[in-house]
Amino acid sequence: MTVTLADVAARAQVSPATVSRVLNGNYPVAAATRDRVLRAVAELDYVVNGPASALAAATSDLVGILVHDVADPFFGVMASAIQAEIGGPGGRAGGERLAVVCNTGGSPERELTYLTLLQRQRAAAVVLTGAAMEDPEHQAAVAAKLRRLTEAETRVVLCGRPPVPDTGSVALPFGNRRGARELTEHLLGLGHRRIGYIAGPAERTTTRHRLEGHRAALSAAGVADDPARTVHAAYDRRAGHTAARALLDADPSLTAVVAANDTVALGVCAALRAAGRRVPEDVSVVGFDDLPFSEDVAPALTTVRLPLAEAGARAGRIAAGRETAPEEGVEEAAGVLVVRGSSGPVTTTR
Amino acid sequence: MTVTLADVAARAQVSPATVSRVLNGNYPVAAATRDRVLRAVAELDYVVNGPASALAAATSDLVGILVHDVADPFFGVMASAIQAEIGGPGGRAGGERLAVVCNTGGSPERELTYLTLLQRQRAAAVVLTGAAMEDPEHQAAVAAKLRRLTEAETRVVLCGRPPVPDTGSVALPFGNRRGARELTEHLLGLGHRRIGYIAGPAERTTTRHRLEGHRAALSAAGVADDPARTVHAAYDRRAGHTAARALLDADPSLTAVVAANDTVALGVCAALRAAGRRVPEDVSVVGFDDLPFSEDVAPALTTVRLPLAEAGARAGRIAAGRETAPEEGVEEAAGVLVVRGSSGPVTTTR
DNA sequence: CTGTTAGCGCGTTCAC
DNA sequence: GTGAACGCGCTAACAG
Repeated sequence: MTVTLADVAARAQVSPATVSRVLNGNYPVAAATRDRVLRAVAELDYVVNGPASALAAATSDLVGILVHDVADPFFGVMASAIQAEIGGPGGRAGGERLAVVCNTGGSPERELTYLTLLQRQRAAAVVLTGAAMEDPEHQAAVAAKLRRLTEAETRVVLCGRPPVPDTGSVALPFGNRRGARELTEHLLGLGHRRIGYIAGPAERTTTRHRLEGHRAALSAAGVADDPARTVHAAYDRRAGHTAARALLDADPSLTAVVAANDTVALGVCAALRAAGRRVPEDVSVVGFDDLPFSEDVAPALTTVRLPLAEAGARAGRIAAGRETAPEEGVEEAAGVLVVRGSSGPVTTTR
Repeated sequence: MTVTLADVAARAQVSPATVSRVLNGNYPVAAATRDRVLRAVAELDYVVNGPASALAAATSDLVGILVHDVADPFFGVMASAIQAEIGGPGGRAGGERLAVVCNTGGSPERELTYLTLLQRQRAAAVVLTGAAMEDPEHQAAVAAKLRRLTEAETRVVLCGRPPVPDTGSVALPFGNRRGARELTEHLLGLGHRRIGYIAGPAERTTTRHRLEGHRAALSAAGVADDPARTVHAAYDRRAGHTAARALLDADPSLTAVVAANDTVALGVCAALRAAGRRVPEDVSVVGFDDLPFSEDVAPALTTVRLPLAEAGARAGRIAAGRETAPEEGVEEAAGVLVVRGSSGPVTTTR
């Protein structure tokens, strides 16, 4: 049988309550007693029973971090930063917290399932990252879940995700609209007028916001926005490949392509090269996010750097209760345009 | 107050026991009663109390996946595959399992901490991914933990990680030695003799195995292994950058560089370009792992493809108890050499 | 500072 | 097929 707190108490010749107190460090205990208890714990190799402890205390040390895709560095970088701030001492009993990443795969159902699972575990906090799905029904369901969670004292933080009003959650969204606008303005400034746009998956807030920024830039510059120049694609290299091909087949005169993110941009570059077009001489390509590899590829990607790690760290601290939430519960994190080799002036040779 | 099973029972006019039976579906219940209970559950928006349930049943639906670095696609791809097989129906009560990724940051202490945390939660299974640390003391501590876990009925699977004998764990290691050997043989076949080697972090099994494979290839070909041509670096782009510079400063006549993995290889390529060397004309560069971006970068990386997703999926199924473990508890997954543009024949121009 | 006494919410015998 | 009763292992008052 596994050893219980009572076993430790017996061995240390104290009451179970005292053992609990030593372990949780919440009440004063005589140094000598403490030593005796700790020795017994070590000797018996005792490990607290989490469920029992959580049941009695009506709260657990579990913190969930929801991401759309763990395999995507965009989420990996955020998750890592969040987790780094949450893990470590500081749990309920001054002990360790269990910060844990849940991969929804971009599925609304799995997102809700994970939320329920975390609610079931009486999680201490939940951090949701990345775009929200735009399906109204799903949004309502998520909002209801979040409300229920905050009502049960679970802290809810939205990192890189738009606020969900009236849920008691804190939001640290990214400035996607503005970043996207600057990106397209950069291309316009280089003389580009026929610009293809590869948007992310439909029905995602991030996709819409970036697209809105792009269009705002075009219309401000008086450039017509040909709908045929916008296609949607998943956030992966293969989708970027396919989309770039489709875009160029439809309009071979494009001089620039804006990709949903850096991963897609990389696929676009590869597709372009395969089609015999040089980047940036023939076609400029820009991405979004500024992932680690974006600086090293050739040509290095022009993109918008999002403060993934910084926002993650802040979200982590708020979730851990170590930092106070912003006023109004919302604080936008801006992206900054990073110009590198993948974008260049339009070449006048036609 | 949050609604409990008793509340549901009251509303459905049945005993708590019946509600429990309906929820867990383990005992026969009259269809009419079941409906009544389910309706009450829906009406009250009842969510099971995980800790209470885990306490009573002495086991939970939690499955932990340990990775060194969530921000690294190497782990992301594996974690995603593992999680996909574990999540979904099939938990203790036919319900959902909570598959969860834990980021150790490559720290031995955090690895042990997470193991303890999962043990404390009475996790149903634990999957450890990636290299093991070679510090004997830490290895012993991990082995002890794993033994304790399996004794407590927690399934333990090692994915892309060497076996730990006598712990009741199942291992699906990667063929790092053989893959590394083939990679270096490929370079030797192209005429390279002065080959730099950027190994991964010291004290990691993967680092050692790949290095051994490299050296085996060199010695089989009768090529002296100059120790000055091997340096260690972390698994990130910046480290690759720095290491490449150091290597070339020490010996500018190198015609090829083997990198610890693709991420590092990318950093090496960037450093080479920055130093005015062309890849592969002046210097060939090869990586390891075949991450998603490796195919799209220019030049595309010659590397060893590891079956990250396949091994992860198998590990996930074993952890979920849906597939039987291999005989002997060990099953190696081989890597395959993928030759692309970043490696080429030695140019005789000196 | 420490022991005693009650539950926390649920799963599970055992009867009916 | 269903209910009653007990206990999982721990924390939280309450005494002392």
